[in-house]
Amino acid sequence: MVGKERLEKARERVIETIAQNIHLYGLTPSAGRQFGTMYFHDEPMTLDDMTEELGMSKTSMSTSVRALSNVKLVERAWKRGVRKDLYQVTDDWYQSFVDLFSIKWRRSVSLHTNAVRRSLTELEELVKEPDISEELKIEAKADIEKLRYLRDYYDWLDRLVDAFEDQEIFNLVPIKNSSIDK
Amino acid sequence: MVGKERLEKARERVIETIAQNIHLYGLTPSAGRQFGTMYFHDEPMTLDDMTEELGMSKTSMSTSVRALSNVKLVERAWKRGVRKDLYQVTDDWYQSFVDLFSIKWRRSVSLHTNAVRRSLTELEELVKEPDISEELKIEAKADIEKLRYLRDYYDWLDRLVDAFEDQEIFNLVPIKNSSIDK
DNA sequence: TAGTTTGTACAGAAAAAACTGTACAAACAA
DNA sequence: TTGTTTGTACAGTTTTTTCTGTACAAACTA
Repeated sequence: MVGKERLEKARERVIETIAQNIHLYGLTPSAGRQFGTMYFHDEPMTLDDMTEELGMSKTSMSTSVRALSNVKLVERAWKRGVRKDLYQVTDDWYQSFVDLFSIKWRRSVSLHTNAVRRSLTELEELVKEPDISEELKIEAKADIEKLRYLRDYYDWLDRLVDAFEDQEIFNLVPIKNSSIDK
Repeated sequence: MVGKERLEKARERVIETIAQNIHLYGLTPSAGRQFGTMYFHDEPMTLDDMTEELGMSKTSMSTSVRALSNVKLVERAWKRGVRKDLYQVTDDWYQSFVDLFSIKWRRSVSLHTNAVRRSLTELEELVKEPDISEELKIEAKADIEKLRYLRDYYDWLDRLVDAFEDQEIFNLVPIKNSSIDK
């Protein structure tokens, strides 16, 4: 096998692994392949570059590059004299992980917290009323307990996201750089 | 609105929010609804209970309860005299989060690490060979740099999963219990 | 033993998601 | 101004996923 092919194969293996795992980021394998391709491409790429490289429609490239941008895996680049939009992979993967974590979970926490708060208020009202059956009251109280547990849980999750965003997580789990040894 | 309905509505709101967010766990909204329903159901449920409660086929209940078990959101229960399989929601949501995190990311890290290691070895072989073009050598060296970066990154991710599994994350972000105050 | 009950494999139907080609607006060039 | 180029909205097609009903094996009952 010639050298160029071996290089290509080494790249493809990693790109395909990214494609098969990017569902953890809520993205499709196609978007993952696009991301992987961009990672090994030294220069920022245009939508047309991607169309050519991946053999897919420009429309697809446009939509998935936006999906990648939304989770901050890809960013706009600029190069003088180039009129087309340019995109490149965000260079700090640790930060990308934190951003992803934050984007995904913060939203979820917010939605849950709202729902739980509203339901909790309603049930706390309910049990106060004098003319409800004893049976219902017991059930409502059990639910209130559960909702308080959820409230605490989502509060924890929120603080967890804080810890990621504030870079505190890197104190607990430091980044090591293996190339320092060389 | 009568009391029972108000209770029901308060539950439904939370269940639906869970359903809409459970994609973060790689599960479908249906599975999320099932999970939510089980959470507010005080007794462990059988597949037939779920079929009735959710108005879906027993086959669906069977497959999604397995999906929920796989990520440890649901576990088998036992009650004397009941022949049907019983399931209930795992009661420690913090642990569930940790388990999910671990299951999902550990697998991803392992796959990536393997791919990166193999490709790295191949490229390190490649650049050693004397009869390859200078151009190719430069490209391969650039890729090697990138792969080393990935190796470090996945090593960090692996240690991050360790920190979750070893409960160290709870030192950084402690669980608070709001009901203690009352 | 034979007769139920229970859970799931499997094939097909229904629903959802991904992808493409066309069309067009916005930005730029001349 | 008119003529290009570029990115994306949108409708329709293809592919994938989810859901259902049937069939059947394993476990239990009598």
